[in-house]
Amino acid sequence: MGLSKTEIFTKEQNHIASIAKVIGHPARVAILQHLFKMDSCICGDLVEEIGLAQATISQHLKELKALGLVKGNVEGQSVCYCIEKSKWVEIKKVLLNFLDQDVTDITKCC
Amino acid sequence: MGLSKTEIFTKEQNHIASIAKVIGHPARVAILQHLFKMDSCICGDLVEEIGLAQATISQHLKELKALGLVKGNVEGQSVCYCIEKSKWVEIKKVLLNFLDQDVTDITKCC
DNA sequence: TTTATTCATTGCAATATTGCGATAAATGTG
DNA sequence: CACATTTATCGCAATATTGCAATGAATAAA
Repeated sequence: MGLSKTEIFTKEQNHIASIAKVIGHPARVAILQHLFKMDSCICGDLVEEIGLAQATISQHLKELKALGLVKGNVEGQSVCYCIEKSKWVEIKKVLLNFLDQDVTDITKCC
Repeated sequence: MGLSKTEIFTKEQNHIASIAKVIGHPARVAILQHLFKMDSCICGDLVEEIGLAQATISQHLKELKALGLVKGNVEGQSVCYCIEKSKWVEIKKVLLNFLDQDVTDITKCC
């Protein structure tokens, strides 16, 4: 149906998935990498750097902002974006916790 | 257009995104968690455990297999699935490397 | 005030994803 | 062999995502 049945999963499963989903697009990965590299930058820089239309970059920034990962401050006629560090630490913790699972008893594996 | 312009991104960016995308669905998170918990299990268990139709679970397993994260061995009339440990370590490394970025100069942030 | 610049939003088209019923394929059982 | 069980695949419908041109809103500059 194209509709995730979020209600049948745990809050944790949905949380992990929603974080991964946002990172699951190369444009958003590129935006995050650029913001880290620059420590901060304006939207126009991202449009030039990444090579997608301004409307498209704005859309991706909106999703990053929705997750709280990125914040934007109006600076004159441009907008300065940067990583919301506390949120980054938080989502890092969630993903690390998920990734740190281990196959304990390999003999039971086929 | 609904089509990711993968060609304008680096191989690394596409790689990170493709991994995150697969994890970006609660059903696949649930499948991975269950496989870790059980060390191995058969598909029928997953259908019962997760509560989606068999065809749907099979579809999600296919994506996990496409990434190489999960392998399945035929065992009689059922199939035994488990985590491909080496691949898990590999994707963990890729994601950790991405997640370990840090905002260095917070004063430049707005 | 008029004009230019920058970013957000809207509306659209194209494609992708999710989910499932039906069915096929493979194996085990009687 | 016929039949049951288990999983994969196909085909479909519904929804989501991606991308962009056009337009709007806000500010700066002339």
